[in-house]
Amino acid sequence: MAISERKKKILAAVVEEYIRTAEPVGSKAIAQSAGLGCSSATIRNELAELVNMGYLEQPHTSAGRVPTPMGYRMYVNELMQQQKLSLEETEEINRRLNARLQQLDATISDVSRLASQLTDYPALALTAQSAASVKRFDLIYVDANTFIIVLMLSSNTVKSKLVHLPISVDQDMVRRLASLFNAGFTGITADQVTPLLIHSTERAADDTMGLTAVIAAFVIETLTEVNTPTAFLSGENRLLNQPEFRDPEKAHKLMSYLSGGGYILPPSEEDAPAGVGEVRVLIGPENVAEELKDSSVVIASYDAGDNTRGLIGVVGPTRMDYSAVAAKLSFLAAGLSRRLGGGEAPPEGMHNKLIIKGDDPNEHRG
Amino acid sequence: MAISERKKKILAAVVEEYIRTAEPVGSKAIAQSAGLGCSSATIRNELAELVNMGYLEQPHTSAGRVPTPMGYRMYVNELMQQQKLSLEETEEINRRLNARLQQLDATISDVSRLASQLTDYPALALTAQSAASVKRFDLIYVDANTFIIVLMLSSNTVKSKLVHLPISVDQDMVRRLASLFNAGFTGITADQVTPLLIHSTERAADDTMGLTAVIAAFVIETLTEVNTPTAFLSGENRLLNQPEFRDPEKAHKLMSYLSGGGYILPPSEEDAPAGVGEVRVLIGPENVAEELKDSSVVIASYDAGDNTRGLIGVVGPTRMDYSAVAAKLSFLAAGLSRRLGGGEAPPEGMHNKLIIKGDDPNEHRG
DNA sequence: ACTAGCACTCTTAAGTTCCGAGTGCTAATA
DNA sequence: TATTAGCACTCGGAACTTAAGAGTGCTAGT
Repeated sequence: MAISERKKKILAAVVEEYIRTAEPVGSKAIAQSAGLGCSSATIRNELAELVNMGYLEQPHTSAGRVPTPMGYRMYVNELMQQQKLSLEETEEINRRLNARLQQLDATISDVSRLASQLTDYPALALTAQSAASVKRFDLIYVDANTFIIVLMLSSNTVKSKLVHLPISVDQDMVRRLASLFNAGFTGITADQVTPLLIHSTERAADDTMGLTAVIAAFVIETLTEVNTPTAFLSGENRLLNQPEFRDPEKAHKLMSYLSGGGYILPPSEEDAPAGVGEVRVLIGPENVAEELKDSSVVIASYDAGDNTRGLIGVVGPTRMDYSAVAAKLSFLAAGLSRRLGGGEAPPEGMHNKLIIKGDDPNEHRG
Repeated sequence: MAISERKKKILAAVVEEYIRTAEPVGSKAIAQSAGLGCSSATIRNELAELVNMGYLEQPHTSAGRVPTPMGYRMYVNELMQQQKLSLEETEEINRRLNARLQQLDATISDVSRLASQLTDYPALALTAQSAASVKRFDLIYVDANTFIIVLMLSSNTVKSKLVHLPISVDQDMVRRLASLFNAGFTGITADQVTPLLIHSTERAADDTMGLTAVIAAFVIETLTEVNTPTAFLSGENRLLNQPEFRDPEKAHKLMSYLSGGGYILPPSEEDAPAGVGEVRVLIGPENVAEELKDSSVVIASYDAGDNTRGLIGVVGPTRMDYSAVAAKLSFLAAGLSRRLGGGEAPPEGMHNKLIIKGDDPNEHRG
């Protein structure tokens, strides 16, 4: 059965009212709120049909209606008003994003905090899975027992480490090692740093003190760390604001899932939002993780430069303010991309068209 | 009135039983558990007196007894058994501490995670307030538009940054700037980097492109960041394991206090534990922050090198397993000190004497 | 000084009653 | 034919009642 215009309006009203109050919505309330001039009895008939069609359900026989995941999906895909941020909000976001950008990690953890504050839900920020390699080596001789390793990576970041040794090194050895590493260790991945490579470098440098091993270890460590995606979680406690997490058991389960590396946000790799500013919504059972089956997740992706994408996600009850959250995440992701990425993102302050991808509501039919 | 030996035993039994069960403790339970050969009636008399003395209280007339803050204080100061960690526990801690130590921040956030996991309470780790300065400057020329700033700090860490410019710099200028910065910018604090100093350096280097300003900005930023104490919070959700936080309101209040920078752990500056391995316990109302008035806090300090001290703290209900938490934090702080600090800490695996400082229990008399 | 016994208290769990929001249906209306 | 008014009915939750049991304080006996 096709869904009539009026049914759509009613469905939207139910979803929005339920999002606002967290209480089942009755026919009377809708008759008053939504500006369609008909009485509660008419609404009742329509509601009954919406229940039949699977968009709504009743907690018990004589209660109001509550949206099903399919109802939310319909709302998100077709009914939802695209929300614009206020000037204050956009300014706040830009200000916070500008604050510090020198280390990627600190920025990303700030972004998750920001996302959580903006939406009042717990938020997760993931760094991109990348394949950076070392672009350039430098060793700085400090004194007989000390030198500094400086790695410039292909992602255009720098990592450095101070090495303190119980033995003496001479300046010449340090210089020799630097050029050997520049020759042999640039442009390769962590697992290409084989014992064989280390050994041959060691011999070439005439290094009997194990310096080569120390440096190589740092290379492996750095590359591994930089290329491993990391998740930052913020505002888990905000979950407790939501009446659906009144039960400490439930709250605790979700919270510990999230903080225990529950960075399982991307549902299936290909499903993640592709373009910058694109937002993806996963409603209740659409999530793969068991722990998220009755929560919803909104994800935006950002351009982290170097052709890699990171993710920002927000977790909340299925009764989530999808419209507001989607708008905020999209804006945030765009702003972040502009600062980190290649600059193909739309200009500052601009509202890019919000693309929301989702499943076909009918697939929930069963 | 002096407290008799038997009363002490009974008090200890009440506290321990209450810590275990979170239920008011009855006379019968004590008669059985504690190995003192007397009947429940006798215990009842003793309990009544302990209530009079202020060590215990009854939630209502016909319920068991619960320790007051003063009771806990007495327990912590005099009654508590010093707990030793198992071999597995010490090994686990050492293993985790060894895992990565290259960046201080990552370590400290790991430590807070570790502390939380070990104790099953939320944990907070604070970096030390320090006064590090730049010890040595290096500028690495990469190409005409790019160079790397490398700062070696007095705290024996290295910070680096890649600078990309729209204009060309020549290798000679970079070399000149490096030596000028080494001469003028080492050993000073962030606020000694005055516009005057920058300006004179700029002229001396014959720098018309603003490179000096860029480098100076990085110096200020780095020094400020390194010297500002930061707090890392982990495991807030573990609060929900505790029956006293069954009420979401209460849990939420404390959690948002903690995550909102509630790094107000050190009660009054001088009160913080002084020596490494020393542990301080703050029970309920002994805390200054309103939000902590009915929670307890255990704090240990670690030696962060360079004559500075950081803190590790754990927050939980007043019914906290003080003995276990104190032992774990003390060990953790010692291990961390050994790795970061000057090495005056006791050797690996050793249980250093656990010094627990606290208020005089009598001051709660009122 | 300690203990056994007992009446008493008070909380919590379980059962009961009651109210009202919201429904579905039917009959009347435009 | 679509809408509306009216009405009996359902069912969950709040308020109240009751019953059980844990733990006490006190008294009298060892």
